[in-house]
Amino acid sequence: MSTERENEHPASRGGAAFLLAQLGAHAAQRFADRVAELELTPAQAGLLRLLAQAPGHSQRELADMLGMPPSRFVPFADGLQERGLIERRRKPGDRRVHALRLTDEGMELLARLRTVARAHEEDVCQALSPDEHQQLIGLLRRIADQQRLTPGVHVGYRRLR
Amino acid sequence: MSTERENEHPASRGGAAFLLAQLGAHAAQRFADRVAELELTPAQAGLLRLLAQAPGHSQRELADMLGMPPSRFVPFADGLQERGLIERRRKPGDRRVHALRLTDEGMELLARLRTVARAHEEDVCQALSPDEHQQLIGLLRRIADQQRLTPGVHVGYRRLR
DNA sequence: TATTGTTATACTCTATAACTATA
DNA sequence: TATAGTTATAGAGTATAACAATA
Repeated sequence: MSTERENEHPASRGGAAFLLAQLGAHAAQRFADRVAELELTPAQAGLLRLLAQAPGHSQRELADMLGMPPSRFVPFADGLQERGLIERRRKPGDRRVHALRLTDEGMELLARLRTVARAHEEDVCQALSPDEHQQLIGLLRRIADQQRLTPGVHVGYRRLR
Repeated sequence: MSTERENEHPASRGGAAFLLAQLGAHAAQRFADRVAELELTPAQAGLLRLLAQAPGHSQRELADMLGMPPSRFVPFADGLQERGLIERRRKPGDRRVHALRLTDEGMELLARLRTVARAHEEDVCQALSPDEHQQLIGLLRRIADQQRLTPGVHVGYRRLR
């Protein structure tokens, strides 16, 4: 074991915060590569997930959740609508709002997306045993809760490609 | 304990890969906020770190390490040079290359940067006990090694602000 | 001829703000 | 008057490729 080497520059690999940023960028890039095979960007995948979890929201609400301005949300949703994955419905009570929901085709793609996500998870965590994998998830969730991060949504969805 | 709630939507919080991406983006943003007080971007901080660790490299080599094209590296280094933090020296053997190194002022700023990084680490990991903190670092390093990530450098440095 | 550093330029991404329709 | 959705536009960020100096 090269313990001397490891202690040579204590900060050279960074602490947990640096490793999180480094691994986070790496995991996000690998995920982007994978969902590109479904002709989706990570942001589009995030919206599909969000619509499955919370259908019927207005575009403005969804834009807020994803951390993008409403003006950017419009062409973003356009792309998915043109592909028949989501649909806009006028809300009967207030005809200003367009409530968004998944189409059947969108739900089918979401199922394939979940398969991709499982493969991605296995790929990223292949260095760990099943026990360690669960241990890591536990630690990360504790941090995410304490840092008040919204479950299931992250800022990386702001970039569209 | 709301175990029912937790199992309601198994994928709603994401696995380790999602949490890594989410927390990574969060940690990177918090770090950006902190180093902004030193009037540095994360990419500039990364270059200072890199020059301390490996001085004397050519701009092209450094650009490769940071994952940016040489044409972008030029104005990037210009900013730090104008502030007197780094210096360009013609390499005697090959007058085409500009070897970069930290100035004394640059080394002083790097020291302050390390203080900021320590505070950042404590902030991000305050949910964990010291033992758990070390446990997390161990797990993350195992993943980083297996995924062949270069210690101390990450792709997020590509964006300059 | 090849390579380093640099500059020029075209292209993409992004946010702000103006506009419309409904309320 | 205020709000949802949309469109227009200007600004920043980015990469590709052309250029000058040195090898």
